[in-house]
Amino acid sequence: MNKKELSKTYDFRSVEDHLYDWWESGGYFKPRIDPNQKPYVISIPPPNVTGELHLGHAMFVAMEDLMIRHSRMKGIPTLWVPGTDHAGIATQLQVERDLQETEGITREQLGREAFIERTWAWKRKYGGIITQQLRRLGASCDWERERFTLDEGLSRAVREAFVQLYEKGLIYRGAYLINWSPGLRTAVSDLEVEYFEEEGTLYYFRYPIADSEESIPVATTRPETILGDTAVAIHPEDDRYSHLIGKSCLVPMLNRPIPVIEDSYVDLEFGTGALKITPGHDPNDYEIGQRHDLPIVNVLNPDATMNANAGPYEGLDRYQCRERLWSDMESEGLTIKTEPYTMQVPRTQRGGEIVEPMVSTQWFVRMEPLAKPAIESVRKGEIRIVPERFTKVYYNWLENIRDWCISRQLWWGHRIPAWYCTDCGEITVSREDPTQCAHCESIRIEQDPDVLDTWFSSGLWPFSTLGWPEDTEDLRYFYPTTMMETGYDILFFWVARMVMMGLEFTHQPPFNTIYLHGLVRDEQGRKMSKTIGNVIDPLEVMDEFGTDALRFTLLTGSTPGNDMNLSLQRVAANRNFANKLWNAGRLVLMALDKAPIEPKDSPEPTMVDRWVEARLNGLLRDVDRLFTNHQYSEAGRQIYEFFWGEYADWYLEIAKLQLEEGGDRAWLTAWTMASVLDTCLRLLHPFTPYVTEELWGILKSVCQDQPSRYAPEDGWEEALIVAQWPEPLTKVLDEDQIVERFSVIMDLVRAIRNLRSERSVEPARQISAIIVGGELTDLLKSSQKAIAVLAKLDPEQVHIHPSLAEAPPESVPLVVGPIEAYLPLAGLVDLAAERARLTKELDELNEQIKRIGELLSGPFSDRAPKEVVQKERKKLASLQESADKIIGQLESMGKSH
RNA sequence: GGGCGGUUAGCUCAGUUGGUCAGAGCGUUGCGUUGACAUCGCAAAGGUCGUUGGUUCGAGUCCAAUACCGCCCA
Repeated sequence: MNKKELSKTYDFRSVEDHLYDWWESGGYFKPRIDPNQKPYVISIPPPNVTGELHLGHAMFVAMEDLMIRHSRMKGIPTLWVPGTDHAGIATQLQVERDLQETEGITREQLGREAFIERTWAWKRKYGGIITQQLRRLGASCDWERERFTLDEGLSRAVREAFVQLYEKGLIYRGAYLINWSPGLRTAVSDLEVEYFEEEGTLYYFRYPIADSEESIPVATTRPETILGDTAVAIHPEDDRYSHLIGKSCLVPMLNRPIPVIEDSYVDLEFGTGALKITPGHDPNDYEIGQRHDLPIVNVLNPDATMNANAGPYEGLDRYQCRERLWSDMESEGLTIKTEPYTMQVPRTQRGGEIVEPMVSTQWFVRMEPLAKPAIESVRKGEIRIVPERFTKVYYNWLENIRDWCISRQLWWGHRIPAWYCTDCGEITVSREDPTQCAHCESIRIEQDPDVLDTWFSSGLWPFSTLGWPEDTEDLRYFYPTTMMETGYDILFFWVARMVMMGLEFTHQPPFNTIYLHGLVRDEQGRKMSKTIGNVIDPLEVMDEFGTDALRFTLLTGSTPGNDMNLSLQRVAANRNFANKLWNAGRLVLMALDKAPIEPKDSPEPTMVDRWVEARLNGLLRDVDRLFTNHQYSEAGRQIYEFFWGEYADWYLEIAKLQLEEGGDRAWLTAWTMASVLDTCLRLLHPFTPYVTEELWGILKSVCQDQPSRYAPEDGWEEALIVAQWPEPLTKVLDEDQIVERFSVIMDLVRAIRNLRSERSVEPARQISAIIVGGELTDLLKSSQKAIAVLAKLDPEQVHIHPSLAEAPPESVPLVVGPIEAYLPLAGLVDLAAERARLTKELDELNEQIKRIGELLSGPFSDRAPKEVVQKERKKLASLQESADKIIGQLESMGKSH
């Protein structure tokens, strides 16, 4: 692209797609394998294969792409492994819904094999959408290494993992209390259940004692579970009922006798102080049941209707049964009362229907032996969690971990590699599909119909994607990975499980660092939800403001581990930032065009040239430190501030003047403009990859036209995406002094602007000025033109003197640190007003002088570090100097009138 | 019940080894458009950093208590 074609505003629409294609086809996303260098590796948190892009994806892509691009630019072999997971329940539901809508049939009617084939077709059709959308965000993953959890390789990994765990006795099958989702007709894990506080009813009723007139009052929120009661428990210290221990109660309506037991779990304060025990349908009761060896009665069918154990209520829905049973009990005189009650209702994470605890035969992973090394690994520092506070959450969960129910009554997923023998009843678990029972060699074996929890395969992700269980080159070189970047909401679901699985199967932690980002919420801090209608679609945001604007907003608007409220105004502001970059770029290109192609001599940099370089070097040091500490957002903000607030607002403005001088001055100015721009584009590239790559490419081509123009030290790289990351130079001795001195000039300009604005001097009117520079006279003289133009002074009428015997008449005095300035504003000078202004300034100064004076005369001078004391002394001196000057000005005003 | 986070300008948020009366974006007010950018420039107003106590020469920053909001685990 030629600079002449540069549009006035940055048009991201014409840039993004072609740049992405260019990067991808150019192979820039692929790492080279260099055995002498340790690679930087991230495995992507796999999105659901048929999912749609939301801001959570945008967030992780922005973060990870930032890390990846940064590392790549540092010259490290960098790999970002992309992929998707099969999302068992979600995908199956989608296909089932489609089946219902298009053909009006259920999956059962279609049959398992056909249904799975259909789901694969669905995956082939829609599976590319999400990865296409990730590309849209600029994700520089190595797509040739893309993986899917149901791929052949990953399926083999799942199979291997299952078999290994089974052989070690870490996977077992048994009937335990699990969370049953009646609508989905599958078990779900504890993590997939959420508890909501909801209004319900507490039902009080009487448990009649067998062969007695007595009864025990009991309360429950779920009367239908009465039918599954196998005991009534009372507290050992409850003397109201202690005489009933060992007797029998009769289950209402069924008249099934159950024992009265004692257990200290019973809460004397709750309800009636006595507890009905339903081990088949309540986790606490289940434990009590285990303790007392109580039988378990399951009263529910998989669809949450009542089963034969419910006697006359068989076939009723659980809630119908509740009503019917209660009214029957009422007729029997067994009820006492009902009252409103706020209770914790368990609902499935997906769909939100009420989960029923139920005893069911499922497969489980024994977690404790896996959790121990996972805790150790973080404790020893092999894995670091950022922000650090999440280590506590991590420990707490792993230390209290419960076994993981991994079987799902679904069809879409990794089928459990276990076969049951009809003859001997034994289980055969094997890496290859068996043809006969491993125990009795019978051929009458049948595979378990269930599949595994999707998270089981996700837990293997960091190594399964690199080839495990095969000993591949990728696995050897790229594993363990470097960074696990994801949202804190899946710390347990995914991260902790990867650590456990990684340690178990590869004997290494799967990554060194866990970086957790927060959740993206709406502007008011609410969770985005379709019901509220506050969902922000990242695709729409990118359409309107560009990818870079969205990325920059996500990256600089959040801090690690904390949620962020996304504001579209902020995205718009960052779109403006991209435009600012673009236009600064345009100015630089024009400068290169205008300035001589090569210097005659070797020109010396000006004050402001040296200032911008000093500031840039300071920025490089800060950015370096911030990246090391994973403070990416702060780094981004600082680059933004420097670019807009210092480079564009000050340097470029003065550079325009230097360009006008022509000759070597113009050449060096254009060179410096280009050099700083080049560095800034490099720094910003991980944040805003598109606008920086586009602009950099143009800058490069223009500079390359004439090699004596600016060129980076090691020459122009092929593309910014693979260009060298700027490293800070060692601090030059007079860096601080340059910065300090230039800030005096900035302050002077600001003071004059301020005064003009206060006095309503029209911006176009160039006024004259007398400046008293003292020791800084030479400095001011060398920047005379810059000061004049920035403060809109008449360059011919700016007089700079080392000192002045008398204040000029009819002028407004200003004091800026060691400098005085007089602006002759004939007709605008109101002596009384000036005196008031100066007096006010003096009062302020005196107040500070007093404060610092007291500070310095106190223990501060002895106790504080000398640099800090020195700084305060210097400040005091400078304040005193200003105050003296104001006093002088006040005196001379008094004299002249 | 246990744990964690937040509370800083009208709004949304920064502010990491504690350094001396606090920053940004948006919004507000005033002024400004021929030469990079109105997706812009210049200037201004606006905050006792939730409250109370403590440590320290010095606290938005560390400690303790407390209030309110939110999250996680049970």
